[in-house]
Amino acid sequence: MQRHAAIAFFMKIEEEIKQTKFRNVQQKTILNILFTSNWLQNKQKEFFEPYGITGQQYNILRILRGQHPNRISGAEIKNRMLDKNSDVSRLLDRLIGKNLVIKSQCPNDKRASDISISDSGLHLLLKLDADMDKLDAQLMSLSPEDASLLSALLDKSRG
Amino acid sequence: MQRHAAIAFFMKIEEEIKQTKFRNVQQKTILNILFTSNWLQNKQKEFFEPYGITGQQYNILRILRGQHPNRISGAEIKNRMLDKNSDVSRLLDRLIGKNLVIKSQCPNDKRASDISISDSGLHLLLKLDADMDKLDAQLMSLSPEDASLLSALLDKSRG
DNA sequence: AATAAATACATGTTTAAACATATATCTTAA
DNA sequence: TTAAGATATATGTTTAAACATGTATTTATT
Repeated sequence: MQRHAAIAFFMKIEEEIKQTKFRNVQQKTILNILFTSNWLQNKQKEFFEPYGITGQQYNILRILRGQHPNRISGAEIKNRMLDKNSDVSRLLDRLIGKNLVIKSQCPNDKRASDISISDSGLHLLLKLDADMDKLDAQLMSLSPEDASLLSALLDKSRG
Repeated sequence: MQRHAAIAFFMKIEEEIKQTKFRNVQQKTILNILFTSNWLQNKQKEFFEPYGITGQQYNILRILRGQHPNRISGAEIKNRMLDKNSDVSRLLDRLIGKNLVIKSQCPNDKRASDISISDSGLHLLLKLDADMDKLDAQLMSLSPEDASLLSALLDKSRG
């Protein structure tokens, strides 16, 4: 399977999973979302690998930077995550182990924790920032208009 | 968050992950695909749970039924899977353990295995068939036209 | 024919996901 | 005020994913 730099080229889902018949177009689209998500995650993994983090860990760092210098609880992080089943507790443990995140007890609510991104975490994101736009373009070969339409359809699909 | 049966209703990705700003619309769409994929997988898991299989296992059974009564190799199954990183070897072990799948050595190529779905596997799929259209409709609240458009945009997005 | 390279699959090991349960704290309501 | 319920997080356990490596077999090369 070869690609040419200048010619827009892509494989349809039928080719990607070698399946020509579907129960209905809804099923085909479901399979396409699942396939594309796997495809995106594999590309992300390659990208983040040299930085020693996973896509999920990047997601948490991004959430924390969005709040910086405020702190948020683990539960609030969970609310903002893509995968609502994430084991935030141990994900944070790993980020703390890498000194990218800081955890302290919340004084107002002793059950809760105050999480924030560390200087080292901010520094890592800064290094990444320069390449993120490139990554977005690489992962999503659509015009802004088409990307908007795609996003709107996804929202609607979960209705 | 309550829903009404008759009124089309959905939450936008901004609400789902409590994020209003994105680097660009491409990033927003990437996050939306990843979020929607998790959402779909959670719904599928609920659906398949009473039948004692996972979505990934269903996917393999479906592939095998598509070939029935022919047999295919593990490598060929991998080619047809949604997640190209799947550990097919041990996924098949689990399905064999449930007597849903049969494995024998391929006579032409002694490295390869001949995999087929068992009667018990066919019977399970038969039970599922009746509900699959309902599941598709539940997981994909789009008209055929919109679903087609969404699927085409996903294909193009990977270009 | 002999060797190198590729392929199909299995398996060992490390890591993380999934699921349940536990603990401390906070909130609500009788 | 006190018990009941809810919440935030941690942790134990089981299961599966990830990654590397091994082995037999087949294909390609010279």
